[in-house]
Amino acid sequence: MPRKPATITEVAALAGVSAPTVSRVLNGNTSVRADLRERVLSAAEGLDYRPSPMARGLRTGRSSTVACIVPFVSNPSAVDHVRGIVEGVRGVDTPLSLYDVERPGDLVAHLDHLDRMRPAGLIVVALHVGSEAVDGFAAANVPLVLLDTTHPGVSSVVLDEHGGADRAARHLVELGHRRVAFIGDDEDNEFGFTSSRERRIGLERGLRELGLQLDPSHVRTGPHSRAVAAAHTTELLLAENPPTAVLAASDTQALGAMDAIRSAGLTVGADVSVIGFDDAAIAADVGLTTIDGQLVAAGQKAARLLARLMTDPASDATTVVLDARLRVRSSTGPPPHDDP
Amino acid sequence: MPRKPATITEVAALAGVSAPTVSRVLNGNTSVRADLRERVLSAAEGLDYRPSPMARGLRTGRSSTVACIVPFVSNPSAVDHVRGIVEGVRGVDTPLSLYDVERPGDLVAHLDHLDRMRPAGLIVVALHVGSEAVDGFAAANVPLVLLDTTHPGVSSVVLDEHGGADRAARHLVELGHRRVAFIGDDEDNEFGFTSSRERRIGLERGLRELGLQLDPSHVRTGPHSRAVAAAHTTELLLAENPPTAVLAASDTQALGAMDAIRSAGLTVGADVSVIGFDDAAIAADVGLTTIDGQLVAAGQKAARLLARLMTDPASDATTVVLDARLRVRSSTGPPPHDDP
DNA sequence: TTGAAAGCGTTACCAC
DNA sequence: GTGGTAACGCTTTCAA
Repeated sequence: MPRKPATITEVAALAGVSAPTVSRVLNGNTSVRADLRERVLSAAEGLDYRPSPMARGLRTGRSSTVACIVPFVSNPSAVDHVRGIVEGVRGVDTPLSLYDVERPGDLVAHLDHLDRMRPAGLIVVALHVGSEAVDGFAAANVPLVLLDTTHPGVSSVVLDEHGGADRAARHLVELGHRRVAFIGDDEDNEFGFTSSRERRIGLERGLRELGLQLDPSHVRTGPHSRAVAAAHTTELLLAENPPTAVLAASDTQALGAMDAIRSAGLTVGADVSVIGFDDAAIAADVGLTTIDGQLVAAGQKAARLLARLMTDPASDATTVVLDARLRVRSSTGPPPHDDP
Repeated sequence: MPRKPATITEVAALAGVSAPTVSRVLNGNTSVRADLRERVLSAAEGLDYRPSPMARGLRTGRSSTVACIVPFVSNPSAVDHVRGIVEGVRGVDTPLSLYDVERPGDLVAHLDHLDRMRPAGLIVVALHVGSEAVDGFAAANVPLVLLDTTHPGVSSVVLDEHGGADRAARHLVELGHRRVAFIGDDEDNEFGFTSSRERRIGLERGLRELGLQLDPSHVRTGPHSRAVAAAHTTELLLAENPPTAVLAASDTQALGAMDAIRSAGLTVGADVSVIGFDDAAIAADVGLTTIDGQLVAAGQKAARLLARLMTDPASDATTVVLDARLRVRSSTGPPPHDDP
């Protein structure tokens, strides 16, 4: 026989006190006489009272959940980010709620919603957050942390993308590769994702420092998907001067590249080397050489930054840059016909 | 210069009408004179007005997001469930918010919170939801759909666990296996997860129908993790009468079993066969024979059931049982020493 | 068709 | 230390 949830007034009545007193007891701000406190507590207990988040939120102007906006939450990299965030946020007792973004419109919808909800804290992953939104959250004193994206004056955790891509370039060149291709995402996308571009630039710079250059015809970008990456790889393999190695902007795309190489009857790591990016869970299982995106650590770090901001709103914006290390596995090896 | 968000009163003032009129225009219930409607719309536009979800929620007693409670959201099976839910919920314009559960306390916290929030709809994945909670949501007219868990009178989407495990048994026995082990989760856990138990029972029944039986010493349960599953497998392999095949309660655990087999210097699929459960994304990539848990389809189906319940609250509770098909890959083969 | 008034459940601000 | 009272922003009566 489910009864209507009790209100603070009912608790007050049962305890023989006023509503504000109940509020004080439950929120523990000011001191209340011991016997009253006791009466309130048992009344609340007896009525199974739980405050209405909406009424409280309306009154205080803030809601008590931490929100996290994350694009394509089912993608391997997002999964690891979320894993880290979930772990890192465990310290604060506030519940976490996740908002997925699959279409550009989703972002603005969530931003609007959260702007009005004034969450206890907000983490935005990978998406470009405009100045109006940032200013709005700042004005509302909503602690904000960006993960894999940045904004002036806002705390963020990012990866050293250039360094990572540079290490990939160095690894391949040391193995003897001279023709390295890049497969990534469309560089101007509606979400404002920038990592693929940064990784390409990092590769380009890395190769240049080693006296090589990234042949423009060896750069393929498109929608982020394994199948698309496979198609691009197939094209590259059939072209005039096929690459002997591929750097993909993500492990997902690297898997596509591996699919294509095998379909072409070639051997990954022997005929064509592949390097991924992220070191998602699957990479180790399929022997994919990759750049460790420190996804879980980044998520944790972001959550901890947020926790600090929540505890001490005065603490100023911090940007953490995480190192991107190379994880060598079997998908890379010397190129064929390596005549010195 | 971020300004405080506009209230309905301010919009009303600017439009030269009363607040209720603004409300009527924006919610489109009743009819409003065309010129007033126009004035209201442009005032709202000009002030960048967006209603406060809290005030609205407090007044109407419902919030306008769909909620989903999912345990261990970073686990492969949860990821695929979420993928399906996200896809299936796209039809309703309501935003989705995800609540992760990592500790038993998280569930009750979220349930409490959502009970007071009265979301537009709620999906609970895999967790046991008590009668009080179910009754509470029913009393509050919150549409509820359960995924991979059930409750009398509540719509749910479940997998034919027994059928799936039976197919696994049949496949192994047909290959010639006689000693099949099972590696699963603790069967009484604080979350109320039941799938591992059902899968074990299904295996047991399947073997019995084929004239075999599941040796109790070949059943190992423990915390859900790859490493634990690996340790169990190692033990099984070193025991008196080692199994020639292992059914794992999940792909994650199957991967652990494969790790252990390789560590023992044996070959997966030749010396020892392994079948997983779920057909998570990774299974195909590592050649794991598994039972397709239809994770994405189940998520979609659950979301669509919820959408129906939201549109037509009168529609009655439905239980959808999904088929669990065998996906044969390279991790299963005939047992060694198969002397007929 | 429109507005005035009330109230959702809570907390902040005063008095006492 | 405690209790009125008001107010958060909105929608829902109810009259006009």
